[in-house]
Amino acid sequence: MLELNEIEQSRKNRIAEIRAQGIDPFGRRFDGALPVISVLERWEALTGQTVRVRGRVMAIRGHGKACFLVLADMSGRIQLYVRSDDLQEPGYEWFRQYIDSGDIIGVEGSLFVTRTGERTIAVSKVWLLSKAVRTLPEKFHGLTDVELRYRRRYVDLMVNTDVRDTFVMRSTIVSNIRTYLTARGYLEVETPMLQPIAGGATARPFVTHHNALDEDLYLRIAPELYLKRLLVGGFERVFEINRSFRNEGIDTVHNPEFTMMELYEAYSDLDGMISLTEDLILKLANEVTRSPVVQFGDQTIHFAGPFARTTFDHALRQYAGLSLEDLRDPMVARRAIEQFGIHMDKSFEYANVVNEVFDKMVEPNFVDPTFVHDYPVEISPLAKRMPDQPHLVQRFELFVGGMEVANAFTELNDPIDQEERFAEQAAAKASGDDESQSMDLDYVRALQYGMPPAGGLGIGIDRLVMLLLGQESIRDVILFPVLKRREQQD
RNA sequence: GGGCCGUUAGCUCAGGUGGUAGAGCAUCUGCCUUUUAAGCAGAGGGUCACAGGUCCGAGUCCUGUACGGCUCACCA
Repeated sequence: MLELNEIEQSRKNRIAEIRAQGIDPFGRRFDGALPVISVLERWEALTGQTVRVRGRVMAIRGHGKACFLVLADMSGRIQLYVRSDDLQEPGYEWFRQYIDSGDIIGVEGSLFVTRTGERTIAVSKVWLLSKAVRTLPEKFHGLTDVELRYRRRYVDLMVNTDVRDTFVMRSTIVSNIRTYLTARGYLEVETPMLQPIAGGATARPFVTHHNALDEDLYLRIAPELYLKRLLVGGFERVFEINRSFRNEGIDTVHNPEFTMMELYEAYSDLDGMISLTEDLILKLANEVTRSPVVQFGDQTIHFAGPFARTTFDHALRQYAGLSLEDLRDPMVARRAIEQFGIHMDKSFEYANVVNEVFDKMVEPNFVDPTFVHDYPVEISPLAKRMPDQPHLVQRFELFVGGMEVANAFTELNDPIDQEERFAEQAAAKASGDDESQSMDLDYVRALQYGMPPAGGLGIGIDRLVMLLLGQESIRDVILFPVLKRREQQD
């Protein structure tokens, strides 16, 4: 049972009074209302007519036998003027007695402009649509406590319009990505979230148990291997925008569940993925958010084409002073790890060393969008080798604001090579590297049936939204970020 | 997991060196029929995150715990 304070208890009592009068304090449907924004936009045309709006009472300013309210709906806010002379139903006394800020009401009235020039609805009828027991946060400072904002996002959204704008914009971005891909012939599909083998990425999965099957299942860490099975099946362009789950740390760029867009295009390759990625992101920055220059903390990001390009080896030489070849020497590798202050608790495998050095020394340098391509095969078990340099693969990652936001490759469609790569991963896993990928024999079997040459791309939607909107924490672009449960649920 | 910081009324915040809790908004009462962070007068509202400890006395000092933020580590 939630505890109520004095104010909340008295409101609860008034709800009982309202009910005793035969009025439902939690209302019913309300028809004929216009969104606030369209009342404001069609002001001249609507002046002289009776209009209806509905929404939440955000403020009441009493003025003797009249009062001003601020009414908010999803589209905006408008001022209401309730005058005892003009209010037909209910009576003004009832209205003042039983309507509080925070309540959801419907009103009918006519438009006028106050002396101070504010467009206002003079209200003649009011319907109580839902009574609030709890009070709104302070009207000036709003809700600023970060923990409360995340735990009670519904309150955050009510009072912090910039927060709401962020999530509206996120929705717009996602919907534009969907439209963009659909228009280009990509089929949106849904693949398993519950997987017997969590593949397609290197990460620790969440484990769950299916009772009827009496089998453990994993929440997916990536949809990749299933989407590529669809290429085998004959779907030539597919994409999925959905959640993946990784059982790892939480910080400003990691939430345990996050949204990925992955797409696969048969008969394309890495170059196709580069132009697609660049075109898509530039369109979003220029046409959707309309902010190609974004302030991201103390970094200024310029979304302008063409994005910078460099190779993995070149970037490594530039920022770490070492080449991929240099790091093959265990002595050099150890010295580098020490010199760069990298804490290795994984094995000194080449793949791990390369990853660590790149993450620590190279990645943070890429503020403006930068494609890094030509990755070492050891850290890319699902990408196709470069024909002339078999120790490298046709893969890029896109870095923006020091974060990885996209990862793409020419897909490995050679089942023999794929099986060997899985075997190497499985060996690393057996020797203690619990983040290596698992052998997925059915995926190998799928490749044995023949998968067309293809390009594949994954974009971290949360991070992309962060960058496009200048939000520094992933929690500020996820409506309900994962938080630790509190003992008392208030 | 480590370090630093935070947690006081529904919300936003004050509370030097320890002396028993304050403001604004919100709420309630009265006044006020074009205000807008409306205004004026008054009132109520607190397990100072939780548990120990030191002390005659703890919101304040100490220890631990919980939750959160930043950061490092882990990790894409």
